[in-house]
Amino acid sequence: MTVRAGAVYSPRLGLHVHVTQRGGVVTEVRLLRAAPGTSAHEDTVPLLERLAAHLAGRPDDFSDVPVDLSGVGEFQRRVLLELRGVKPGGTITYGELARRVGQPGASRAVGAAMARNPVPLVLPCHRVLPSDGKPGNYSGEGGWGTKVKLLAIERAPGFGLAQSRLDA
DNA sequence: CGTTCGGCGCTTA
DNA sequence: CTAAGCGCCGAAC
Repeated sequence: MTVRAGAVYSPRLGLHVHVTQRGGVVTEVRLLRAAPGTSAHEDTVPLLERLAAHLAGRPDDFSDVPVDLSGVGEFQRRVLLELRGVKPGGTITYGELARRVGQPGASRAVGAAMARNPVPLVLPCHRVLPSDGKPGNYSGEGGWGTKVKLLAIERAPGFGLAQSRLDA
């Protein structure tokens, strides 16, 4: 199976979204500061356009996009797929997500699963928040700052462009 | 309001 | 096998 790659720049995030596909299935999404070395393969363009539209403020839940989770374990796969039930503008806590996959109390393990998400944005790990209302952590480029921007773009409750108040 | 602490399920070393 | 460390949680102070 040949590997196709492409990327698109999001001014709102200040980051490039790199996408890798194998045989029509998305294997990797990465948020990076660096621009790609080569131009986007045409097979990746439809998804890149959808990502760009979403990041420009037109919501897309990507629930129809096939993803490859063969690199992660069974528990983490269940947790990551459960994210498809959390739509743009919505959020969920680590604890609630743990309950949803039948492992109440596994909130920490859920966090570890989020950190290994190979396809952020397509599987919206940025919508998972700690129970105390703070943004929590994010392993993508830019850390929690990127997480907050994503939630602001999606107009999640409590993240509506008022990012100047919660700095530091 | 803030910090500390024990406990948690799962993965990696 | 044990051990440590996580994108955490809830209660207690």
